[in-house]
Amino acid sequence: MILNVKDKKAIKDSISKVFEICKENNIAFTEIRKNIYEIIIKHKKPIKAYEILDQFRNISGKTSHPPTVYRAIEFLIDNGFVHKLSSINSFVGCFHPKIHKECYFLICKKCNIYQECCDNDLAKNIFKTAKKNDFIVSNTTLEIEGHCQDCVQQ
Amino acid sequence: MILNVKDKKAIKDSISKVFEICKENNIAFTEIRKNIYEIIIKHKKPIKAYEILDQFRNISGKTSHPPTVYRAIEFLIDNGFVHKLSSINSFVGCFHPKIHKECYFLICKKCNIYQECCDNDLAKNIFKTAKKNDFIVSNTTLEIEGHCQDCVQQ
DNA sequence: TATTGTAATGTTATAACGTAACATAATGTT
DNA sequence: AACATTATGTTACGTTATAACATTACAATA
Repeated sequence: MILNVKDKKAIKDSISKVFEICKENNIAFTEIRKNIYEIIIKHKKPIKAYEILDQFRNISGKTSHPPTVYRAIEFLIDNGFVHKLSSINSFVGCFHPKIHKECYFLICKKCNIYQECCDNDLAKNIFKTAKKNDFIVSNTTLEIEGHCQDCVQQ
Repeated sequence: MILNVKDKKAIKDSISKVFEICKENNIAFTEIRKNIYEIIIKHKKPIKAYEILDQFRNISGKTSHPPTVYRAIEFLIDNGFVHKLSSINSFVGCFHPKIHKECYFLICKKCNIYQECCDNDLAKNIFKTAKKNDFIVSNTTLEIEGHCQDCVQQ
């Protein structure tokens, strides 16, 4: 199992990794995309599209509009650099871009901090069941909400 | 593993089961809630809130508003009669109300038909990993998008 | 049976999330 | 240079969901 907490090193590593991947594969990692990727990956918590927009406006000094952000997000998700957490309409940076697709998330309802996990058994399990139903998987959403270590409540 | 196809019998059984549960537990299964539950459970595919609203207006003859639908949905989800599929902003009836909480969904991107599955191994796996991270699970979202048997594409 | 508390519903308005469609600019290719 | 392609700007609107407050229904009990 791979599990990641969002420390400075992990963030720096993710950013370098993404640069590298884009260079190697001739992927256009434009200023906008780079800015938006960094906003997402540096945020300790899942971030919402309109929060990204606010931050991006501050950084760029421009009066940008929602499509700018949603386009960048689409690009980042398609390339495996960012994930969407559908259950909370938010976005998170990926800690191991291009390594895998099936990961899942522990999301704390109180402090909103999340963890990204990969578990081969779980992935296998999902594919096994899909196969049993003659179902071809294109993408999975696995989000676990609850309370983290620091926020456990009665 | 439990897997359900949405045939008439399964639908009828779910409705009776819900009636029974509400009676036994003194849960107020009002006209509105009953109507909205039936709209959801009878629909072959995941249904959206505003589609429910349209159908409800037709049935009731009233000019109802979104909160009516969202309140009923909230009630139905809280009681385990309905699930939300966050990845597609839609709702589905539960085929085994009160039996479990952890189920997952295979959703066909082409025909939109879905299957609700329960898998103990998978549930265990999820809880195991959560525990490993000192995480207390309150609810899980597991949605698998792809193509069903009848819609497999190149 | 009046009163009072609670749960459910009605209603208005708006917040939050996301995209279609078309114009313009930047970049790469021949 | 001419052209195609990709990326971005801009306007407008579609979709999803909720806050806030008013009203009604109903059950409990004085």
